[in-house]
Parts: sequence; structure tokens; C-alpha cells
Amino acid sequence: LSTNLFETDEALAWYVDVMIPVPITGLFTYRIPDELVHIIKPGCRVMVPFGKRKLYTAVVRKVHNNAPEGYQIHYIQELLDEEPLISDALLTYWDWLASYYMCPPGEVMNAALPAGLKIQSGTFVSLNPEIFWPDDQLSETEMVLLGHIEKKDKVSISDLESLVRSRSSLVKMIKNLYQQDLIILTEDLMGAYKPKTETYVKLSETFKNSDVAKEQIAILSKRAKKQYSLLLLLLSSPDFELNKKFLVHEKNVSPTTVSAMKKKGLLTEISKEVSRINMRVEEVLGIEPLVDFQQKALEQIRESWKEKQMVLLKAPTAGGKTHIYAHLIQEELEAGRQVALMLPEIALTEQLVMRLEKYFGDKMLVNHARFGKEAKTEVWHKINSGDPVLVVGPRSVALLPFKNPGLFIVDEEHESTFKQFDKWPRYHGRDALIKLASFTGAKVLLGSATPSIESYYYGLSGRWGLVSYDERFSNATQTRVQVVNLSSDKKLQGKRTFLTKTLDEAIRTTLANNQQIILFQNRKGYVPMLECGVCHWTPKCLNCDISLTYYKYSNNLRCHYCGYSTPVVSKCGACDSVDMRVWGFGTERIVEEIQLKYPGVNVSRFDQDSARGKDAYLKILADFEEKRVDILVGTQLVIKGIDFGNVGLCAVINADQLLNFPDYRAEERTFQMLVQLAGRAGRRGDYGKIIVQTGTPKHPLFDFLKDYDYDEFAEKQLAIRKQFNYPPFSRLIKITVQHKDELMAVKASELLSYTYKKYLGNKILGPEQPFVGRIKNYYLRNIMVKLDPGKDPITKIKKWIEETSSKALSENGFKGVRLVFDVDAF
DNA sequence: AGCACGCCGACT
DNA sequence: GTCGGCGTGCTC
Repeated sequence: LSTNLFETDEALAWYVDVMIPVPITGLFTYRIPDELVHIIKPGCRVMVPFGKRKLYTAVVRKVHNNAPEGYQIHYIQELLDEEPLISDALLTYWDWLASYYMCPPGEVMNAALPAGLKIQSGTFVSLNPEIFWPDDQLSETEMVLLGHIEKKDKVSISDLESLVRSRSSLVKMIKNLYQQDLIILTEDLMGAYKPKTETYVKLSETFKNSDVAKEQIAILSKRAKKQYSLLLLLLSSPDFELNKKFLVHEKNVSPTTVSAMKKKGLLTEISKEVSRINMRVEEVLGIEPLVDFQQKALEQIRESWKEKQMVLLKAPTAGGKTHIYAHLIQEELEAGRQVALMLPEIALTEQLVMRLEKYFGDKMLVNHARFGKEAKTEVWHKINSGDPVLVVGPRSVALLPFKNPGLFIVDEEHESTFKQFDKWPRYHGRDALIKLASFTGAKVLLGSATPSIESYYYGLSGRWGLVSYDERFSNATQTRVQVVNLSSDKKLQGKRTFLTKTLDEAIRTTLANNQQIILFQNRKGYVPMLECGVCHWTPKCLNCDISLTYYKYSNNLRCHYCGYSTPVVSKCGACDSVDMRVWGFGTERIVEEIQLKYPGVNVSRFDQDSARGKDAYLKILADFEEKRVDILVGTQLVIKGIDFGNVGLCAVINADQLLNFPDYRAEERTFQMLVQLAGRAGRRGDYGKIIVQTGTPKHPLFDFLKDYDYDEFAEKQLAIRKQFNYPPFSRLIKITVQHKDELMAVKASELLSYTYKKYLGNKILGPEQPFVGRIKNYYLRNIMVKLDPGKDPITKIKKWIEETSSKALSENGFKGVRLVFDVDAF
């Protein structure tokens, strides 16, 4: 090598900073192998060794030649993308998500990249072919393991985990087997995207010669009728090839015919990559024309977009928002731009999705959690390619790599399920999409019958466009609301039933009219708790500070926070009394009482428990739609999932549970739920009725509900929010301090609060014990940060909090403290 | 997140 | 005396 060449290379960039999908804040530096120096760019994926022997997929953020000091640097193992897969714009958006939601960047990457694009190394075990018998005696489990390895030829360590008690014992046994040379360990990559292939049958090249073709046709037409007809089929097909599966299933061609002709060299079989998405290319229907009030709204939306990027559409349930969406989507697709439609729970919006599929056919993709990892990877690639398509999906559509988006729609924008609260990144799908729109220039349309108080405020204040109408389709009528006082009904005083006289009569009348009924109770299980009639002792979860819910069907007690379950107790744990009483009503108990009270009536339950499994919810809904069920009892699922016409009565068993929820959004959420529930009744012609049972019938919320006066309700709410400085007038960050030791949780949270207050003063509230003070054996304390969006440097403060928290804890000797930041917490 | 090291209680 | 639990620290 000449000295010159060496010097040239020396001047080039030799290092990369990469992000790795692990929950660690910060980037990691690797050395670029010489042959890749010119090629690696930010946005490329690379394989890097990280930690003990594991290989991870990392994304390059920066290429530089500042040699790092103080640690042994490793080389990039492999380059996965010749050209950057992640665009600069997308990387900027990831950075925003990480800093806004106070989340490690690696976790954003983890959530935003589908599994098929995140290859990892894993250890695989196979039998050593040279050794047949162990030196030592092996344990029974070790023999089982060996048998399993032999059967499967090559198994990943994680596949063996199910065969043993614990992971650590598995590692021990694997080590033992390895030391005896009985097995071979290899490190292999796993998780890579695998394209789906199908077999095609193609005529051989020899047929290009028409003489050969004529000759074969002549031979086969006489002697082999089946082969002859297959030959004709292929000759009349483009490229002389056809899908084998299609031939076998649709054209009655037997595989033997194919192989016979293959033997003669007349045709070949080829494997072709096919798409997992866009499978349903059914007949595409035209979108129905809009009626006048929809048309007017559409024009107002377009008008607003001329000045403002964001438009809020407030339109009643059964007001035909979907048609307006469809027309707008159509326009964008025709202009060659991408569109996203975000829906709260895709499983419950099957009807909407099916309707849209009819309009947009193969231009529509569904990003469903139920789809496998490969299909999701294909959706990701399709969006990343910039093709003008519509993506419909839950909050995670906000993490897709849009290239040329024209429009983002968020339906039911007030829904709290758009906020991820249980894992990183704790993002709000709607808000993230709004930010993405500001990066990409896409227009945004938010739709709801009962907008979130925040959105409505932005609409009213003119920051966003606000379009609203009250018209519904002529055959849908407004439901009449009746509020029933629970505390005045004497029978209910003893808590033996949930049926007030009013509700009972309404149920009988509705059944007599051959109409269906929905009963809403936001509690699953049989009863929320058991209680000793003597000393008031209650069985509690071992791991959480919450009373166990009693399930009669499975005869056990369960914790809704950690999943702990235990056989039902018949004796009081404190005083041994056998006088255990049930307390309150869950959906199971309501179903039971309805069955007793109205014999012969078909009752069904719709909650997370009964709708478990892939198609269970579809079955429940179909039964209800086809009137095999008269009364449907359910949790929140019934207010989202039901959209058919014969419901004459909706009833809320106890609205106080919603209303008394300890957070500033309780009233807003209750109002939204009740209005939505009301929208389920009386959709086709007849007047529907809604009954709300409550202990506080004088609550002003019910007056707004009776008049369907969202505007008044929202204005009242805004006044309260302003008075107590809640969003949209402030921004909230909830910081949860968790520790296995309660005293440590208290001390750590006090230290943090004290530390924050030195800089942020009265913007810091707490620490205080949350509603459930212990979950999964971790004691919890919450600290709230209340910031002023107009004055406070919020981004800077968040960064400061992130840096200061861990520093303060380690400087004061705290160990084992877990911190969760939840920005815009619900 | 994974993984190893190291410390402590429960069994041969 | 060892096995196996999990708390702690580190990863370019």
C-alpha cells in the first residue's frame, strides 16, 4: 500500500454514532470497516455487536472521524442498507418523539421499526453429530431437551424456554450439555423479513419455437387430454405462466399433471415473491354523493385549509362523517399523495374498514395489530416508498414513514385510547400525527361528535379551523335521555339489585316492542369485591393495592392490574367468619340477574373477557345484529362497537363510577361516553331512549346531556380548566417513582420533588400516593409538573428533568428506583 | 433489553 | 458444602 492511499483514508470518516433499540439514552460509537467507509450514510441500518455477544440492528445517526477515547471500540459487523432506509425527515421526527415524550431514542426506534427490519442475533442449539452417548448421567429434563433438539434439528434458546422452569436453569443445563460436547451452539440472525412466495407454472423456452409448440399440441391433444388443456391455458396467458395454486383450486388442474409435464421438460416451476397486503381486490364501488349538509361541511373544511393546517370537524353520530372523509381521501389519492386515517380500536371498527375497502380497494392498507410481522413490514415499505395509498390503523399509524402525505384524519379524536400509557414511547397518536403534519405539510382533519376539550378550545380560539353541523340523516332521530335517581329507589338501598323501577319498565316496554337493549356497566367480572359481613375485611391482590374482582363463571378472584388470580375465598381472612358478601355489580352479575328477572330473553355479554380471541367479538356483534340476542350487557366495548338499527333502549347502570374517577378529565370522559352511547339507540326511524342511573341526578352534566348541548358543556369545562390551570391552559408531565420498598419510594420521590422545586418552584406538585399505591409489587408515588405553554421553555425543562433525576438519585445513593415520565398524561 | 457477576438462603 | 434465587451494573 502506498503511503498516499493510507493518508487519504485517514482523512475520511471512520466512525459512526448509532441508535440501538434498547432503553438506554444516548448514541453509541462504532468503527466503520475500511471497505464500507465511503458507503455508510445516516439512516442506513447496520448490524453491531452490543453487550455480551449479541448483535443488534442499529440505525446510523452520524458519520464522523472523531476517535472516541476511554473504551474499546468495536467494528460495524455488516451494512444492511446500501441506501438510507430511514430518511432524514423521519429521523428528525423520531428525535422529536423522544424528546417531547421524554423517552430513550432507542425505544422510539423500537416502536417505529417493524420487527422484520430489526434483525437480532440469537443462540441456536443443535445436536453434535459425532457424539452419541453422554459421559455423565443426564437429568430427565436434560433428556427432554436433547429429544426436542434432535426432533427440530436446530432450535433457538428461546424456543426451549417453555420446556423448563426458569431461564437460569435452562442456561445451566445448556452449559452442561455443551461441556459434554453433546450439543453445538451457533449464533444466528433471526427476525429478518421473509418475503412470501408462491409457485408459478411456466411453459419452457422450447415453446418459443412455434414448430415445437405445434408438434406438442398435436401429440398431447391425442394422448393426454388434461395436459393438453393445461397447455392451452398457459399458451393463452401473459408470459405463458400461471399461479399453481390458482390452477389447482380454480382450474381443476391436478399437481400430477403439472409434474408429468415438468418431467417431459414442457414446463418449469418458478417461485415468485407475492405481497401479503392488498389481497382483497374486490369490486371497487363509487363513493356515494354527499347530501347538502355534508357538501356544505366539505366546502367549509376546504376553505379552512386555505389558511390553517388543522381543522376540527364536529358532527353528530350518524351524521355521515365517513362519507366526507372518503371524498377527501379520494382527492388526495388522485393527486398522488398519501393519506392516514387513525381510528381508536380497529377491531371494533370493522364495519367502517369494510366500507372503506369497497371504496379504495387495493389503494388501502390496514395496519392492524392482528397482522403478522411480515405483513406489517410490507405496509412499512409500501408507505416508505411514497406510493399514494390510504393507511387505516390505530395510534401506531403515527409512527409510519410517510413520504408524501397530503392528509391525516383522526376519527373520534377525543378517544383516550390514542394515548399510549403503559410502555415507551408514551405518545399520543393524534398529537404525534399533528406534529408529523407540521413537518411534512400534510393537512389534518380531526373528527368527533364530542371533541376533546383541548381540540375544541383550539377550534374556538381560531388557532384551528372549526367546522360543525348538527344534522343527521333523516331517519336517525335524537335519543331521549332520562336520568334516574339511584338513591331514591328503596329496593336499591340494600344493594341487592341494579334495576330501578324506571329501568325495569323501560326494559319490558322495549322487549314488548321487539326492540333490542344495551346495558352499559364499566366493570367486568361478577362483582368488584367481596366483603366480610362482620369485620368488613376484603380479599386483596398480593402484588397490588387493589381489591380482587370476583369472577363467578371461573369461580376465582382476579386482579385487573397484574393478572394475579386465586381460588375464591369462602371465609374471612381476618375473623374466619363465613359471612362473605358480594359488593357492587360487574357485567357477569348483571347478565345473571337479567336472566333471572326476564326468563326466556337472550342475554349476551360483551367485555374484554367474553370478547377474547380473534373472532369472538365479531361473533357477539353478529349475534346482536341478527337479533339472536335481545339484551347486550357490556363495558366500554358496547359504546364503540355497535352500529345497527334496532336498539330501542340504552341504559347506564351506574354513571357515578365514571363521574367519580379521580382525575380532571372524568366529566369530559363521562359526557363523551354517554353521548356516544345515546348514538347507539334509535338509529333507524324510531325514537330511542337512554336511561342514566346515578346517585347524583342534579349534576349539571346531565342537563347538558339531556339537551345534547356539547357547546355549553365544553365552555363550562373550559372555565373549570382555566380556573384550576389544567390543559389546554397548562401542560402536564406525570413522573411516577417506583420502588419495591415503600419507604424508598417515598424518600426517592421526596428527594426528586425537592430537587425539581429548587428550579421549578410551584410548578411541581406532590409527591402523592396514586389511587392504586402499589402495582406488581412496586410502590408508587406521583409527582406532577404543570407548565405554562406560553411562558415556560418546556423542551429545556424536560431535558433538565431527565438529566437531573437520575443524577440526584445516584448522588444520594438511591438504588433500584424506577422512573416513568408520562408527558400529557391522561 | 440482555447478560454476567456476585451475594445470600435452602437443599444434598 | 453447592444450587439457584435475584439485585446491580454495563453495554460503544
